[in-house]
Amino acid sequence: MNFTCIKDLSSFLPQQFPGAQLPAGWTVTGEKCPDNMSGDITVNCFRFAKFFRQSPDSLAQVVCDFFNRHADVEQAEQIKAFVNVTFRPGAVHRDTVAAIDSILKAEILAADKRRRILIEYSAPNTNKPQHLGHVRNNTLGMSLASLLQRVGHDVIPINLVNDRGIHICKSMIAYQRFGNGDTPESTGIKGDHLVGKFYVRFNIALKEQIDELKKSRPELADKDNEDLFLLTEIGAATQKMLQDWEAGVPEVRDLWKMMNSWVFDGFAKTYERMGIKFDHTYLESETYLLGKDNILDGLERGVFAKRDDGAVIVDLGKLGQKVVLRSDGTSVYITQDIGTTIRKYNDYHPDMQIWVVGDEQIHHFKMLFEILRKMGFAWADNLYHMAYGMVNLPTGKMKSREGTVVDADDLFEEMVEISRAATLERCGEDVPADLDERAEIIGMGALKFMLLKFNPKTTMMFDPQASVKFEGDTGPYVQYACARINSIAAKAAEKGFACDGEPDWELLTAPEEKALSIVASFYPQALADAAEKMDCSVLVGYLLDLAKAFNRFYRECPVLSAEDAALRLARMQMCFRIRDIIADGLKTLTIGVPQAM
RNA sequence: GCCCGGGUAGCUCAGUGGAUAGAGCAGAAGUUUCCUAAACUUUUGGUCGGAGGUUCGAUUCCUCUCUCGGGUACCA
Repeated sequence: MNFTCIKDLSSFLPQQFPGAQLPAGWTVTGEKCPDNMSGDITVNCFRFAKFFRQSPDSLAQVVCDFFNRHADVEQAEQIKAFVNVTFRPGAVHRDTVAAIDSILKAEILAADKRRRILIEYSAPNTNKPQHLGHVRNNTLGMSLASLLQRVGHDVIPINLVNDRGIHICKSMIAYQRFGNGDTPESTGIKGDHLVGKFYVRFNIALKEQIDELKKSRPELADKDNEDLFLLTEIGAATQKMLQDWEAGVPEVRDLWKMMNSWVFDGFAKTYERMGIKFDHTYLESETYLLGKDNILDGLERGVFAKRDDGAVIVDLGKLGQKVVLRSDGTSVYITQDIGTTIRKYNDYHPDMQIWVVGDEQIHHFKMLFEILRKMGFAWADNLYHMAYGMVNLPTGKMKSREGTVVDADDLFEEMVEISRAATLERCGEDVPADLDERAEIIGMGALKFMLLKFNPKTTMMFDPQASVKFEGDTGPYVQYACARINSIAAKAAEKGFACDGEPDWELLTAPEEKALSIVASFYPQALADAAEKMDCSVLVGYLLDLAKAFNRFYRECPVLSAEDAALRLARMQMCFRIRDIIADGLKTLTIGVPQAM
């Protein structure tokens, strides 16, 4: 928001009330005027009346009088503590679309607010392909990284792949027994999906053995299946394989390398399709031993204590007591998290570390951060868990074992296929040469947009039926605004209309034109709010508002058939600048814009 | 049990100590000889889970309560 008269008000008020106690850097902020009120923006005097030791209503009177004397203001109206301001259209355009750099190139964060931020997201396991839950994580992670970068931070996105452990051995055991030497090449199945098939196969075999076990030993009938894992032949074999892996037995390591390479090839395709690039990928097989030394060091320094049974523990007060090293001296999960966090700090020296991880691990991260604080790391105060909610289906939760997960690659394909069909339906005989590319941008954009529309922390419902409709509050709705503008530009070129040059903005007097510029003025604020809250849904909501304002403008204000050349040029320039904002916003969300739709 | 989140229109979700609580979808009625109808316009629909309290003012803050999720491992 860069309105001259708001700036003027911000300097006028302190002069008017010299005793004011203002927060550092204070300025008046105009708010969106409610639809049921007449006005372009609203100044809410409740927000700052106390700084000037005035009653909200009487301050509003002063503000209203100020506006009514200002050359940019057509009319200002006071209602209780609110002042609704109606601008002269020319003044609105002058301070917004005419000064587009002040919107697009605005310095969102002052230099001293910029940080070096390490952000870890995705963190998949290599025993199965990624599903919708991972897609939400990936989308939130890449978009947050992009948003933080956009507002001025130095962002380093990294991945940490869970490439070892008992779950990987499950797929490996099943492959040994049921694999028939299949490979991605021999079967034509994407590597991560092939390995995932054996993970499923393992669980079937395990279930069979547990059922037999319970039949032959009735005293075990009441036990949880998970407690019987090591009593089964296949479970014991899996455990043995994990030990062999740790001991470096060549055959096990070779099988592990081969199957993991299949999975990595598969993940690479999934990431490529989403447009994900990491600065670095940590592998758990290379970091899982980290942390032990740090714990032993902490034990010597008295940060941790040894319990009677030999386990190393830490008392975290309200968070409870936490074992950080088992009584047999081996690591628990948090041990390697401690080690890895220290490693990441030493590798990058970030001002802040962010983890994009589901909200079921909130407690885990609270403990991790508290332990690192207790260990004396000054940077431990700058660790942030971006916890997001689970994705549910209309039929309930997604469960790998029950086969109710929505597969990531299938979902991509479905979204893109629908986009392709819809595009073909619209283009008639004239099939575009870039059909595939368009379908990809629209389909993937629709998916990402839908996932980003929700506040990250909300447990969201994914409705497959609704997700394949591209009407209303969707990514394609926003992309469509750009496509319409592209179309106008193309037609203008065909007709030989001049598109360049600074127009006379005073000509844009329609309410829809002014409303569009007003919405445009809020873009820097939307970016700042989204980054501050680490919530891309703020930006999504803003882009929907902007696209909506554009569509109203489009309906009421013809560009190519405007009354005269001067008005046509002004409207054309208006379109281009709005397109620049939308494209910048979508790009910040890692969503592309198709040339046409 | 204890700890954290949710409960807002038929559905999915925004929202905020302040003006008559919003959007999309779904339902109803319209708009295309006119730059793409993936659009636009109008309209139906709400005791903001319930009860108290603080306040000039509470859906928003506090307490209690009902209800749904998640967590509470020498699992990851």
